[in-house]
Amino acid sequence: MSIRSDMSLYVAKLERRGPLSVAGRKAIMALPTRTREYGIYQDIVREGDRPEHCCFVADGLVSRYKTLRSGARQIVSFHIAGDMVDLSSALVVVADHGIRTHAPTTVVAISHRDILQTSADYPEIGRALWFDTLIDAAIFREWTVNVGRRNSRERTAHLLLEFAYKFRAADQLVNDGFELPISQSDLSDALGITPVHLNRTLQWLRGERLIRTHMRTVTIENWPEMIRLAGFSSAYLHPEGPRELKLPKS
Amino acid sequence: MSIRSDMSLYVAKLERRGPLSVAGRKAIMALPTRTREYGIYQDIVREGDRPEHCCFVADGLVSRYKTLRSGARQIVSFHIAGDMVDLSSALVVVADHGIRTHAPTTVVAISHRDILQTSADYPEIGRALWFDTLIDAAIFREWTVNVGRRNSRERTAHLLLEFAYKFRAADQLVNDGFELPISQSDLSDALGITPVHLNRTLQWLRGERLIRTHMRTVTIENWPEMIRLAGFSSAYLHPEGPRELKLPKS
DNA sequence: AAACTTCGGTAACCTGGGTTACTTCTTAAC
DNA sequence: GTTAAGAAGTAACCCAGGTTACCGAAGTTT
Repeated sequence: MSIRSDMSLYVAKLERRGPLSVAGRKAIMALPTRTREYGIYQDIVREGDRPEHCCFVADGLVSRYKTLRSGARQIVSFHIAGDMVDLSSALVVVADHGIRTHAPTTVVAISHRDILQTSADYPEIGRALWFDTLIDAAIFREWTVNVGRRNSRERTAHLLLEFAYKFRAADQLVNDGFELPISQSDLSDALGITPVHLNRTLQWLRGERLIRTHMRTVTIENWPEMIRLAGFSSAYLHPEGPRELKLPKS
Repeated sequence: MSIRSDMSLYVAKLERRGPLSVAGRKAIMALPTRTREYGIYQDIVREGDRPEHCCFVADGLVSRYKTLRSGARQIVSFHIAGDMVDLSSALVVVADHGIRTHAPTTVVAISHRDILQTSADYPEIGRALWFDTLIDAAIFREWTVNVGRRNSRERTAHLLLEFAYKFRAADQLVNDGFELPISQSDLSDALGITPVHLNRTLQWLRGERLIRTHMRTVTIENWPEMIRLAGFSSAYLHPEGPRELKLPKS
């Protein structure tokens, strides 16, 4: 575990969404951070924990999940490099879900105290973090629709497109393909279906020439048809960024 | 449409969660508001709208929903009297979901400008609103689990318990019963099942003496067994309120 | 290099919930 | 009190997806 500031990736993300004041940018860069490395399938937060830090994913892939009495698991979100995770814990004391890695992952931890203090001192940063929370919520809503009202083909296509759009926004899409280091079993936990049926569904998507998979790279072969099948609209990812952040001076 | 301030219900809710400064309370009460009355099944916000106001439900019941290409609808949340709805639109310009009433409803509209300005001027209010957003997100996560991993009986029991706990927190539970003015067809849109199957499921819950229904009043007859069946834990509703809001002066 | 483990893939069978097409009950409208 | 309209309730049939139990490939542990 090293101590250094590595928030430039986050500042870059914020600036893609809108202008940031010089003081605001400095304040983010000045946040004390601790960088941690995790292996695959390691818990960053466990249900019931009282975390003292938010975490920023600098590299790798993590999911948030809930476990049922029966042992069944539902993954409720995935986060790729550049995502701020667990802002929830800044104000909510007890974690109602776990967070774990699906690949070797680098996490930058920022203490809640500093997050809250900086948000209070720089309203534009408070709003930026609030916006992140709102996007999270919008994605949760879309996932509820996904598992509630779409069949397994539509549902799987929708999740793969969500990944494709997120990777594209992060400039990580090469030739319509992206690295997805997630086992079918884990993907099925996100889709609310069984691994067996996800396998059938992927076979079908491949057979229809909608996607290709090689090792753990997924390639979208037929965008229009995938989008049509999934009923996908990127609107819920709100790539346009927040409402103008500047307010008239009070 | 009348013009008056009616935020005392919201202030009361915030104060149930933790202390508010005198200035903060005054600032909320001073927010300019417009009160509107809606009938049943009226849209407050439509998908694609660019609302200029957040709305606070002073009385009645509303849902947020998304509609698929096929016409299928998924309700993603319900909000009862005392809930602040559509904080999302304070920063997210284009609504990615609709909001409509399920009963005659009184809504207090507050402009985004005022919400953002007051949040910037009073960090404690900014944090309170952010906390509301985080609770929303926690409920969305639980709903994803509900439709993703629970069968129709567990799922229905879970939603009814969520209502019971929300009504209890609002002191609206009488003899374990609460008014739920939602048709089976609408409930099924929230549960991701068909109205026919919801009807079967409700029959079963009644037959097992877990619930009673009369007119549109639902009564929980057997709390322990309902909680066991649903695998319900109220933790995700975070009744304990946010982390201590006061920060050391910077 | 044998033993294990994890993962993708398959086949046979089964069931929870969907579908369609009714009936009955309430309430409201006139 | 007749008609209409929405809501709850029902029955018969059907299928998407679950279940169980297996195989083979690739990696890794000793």
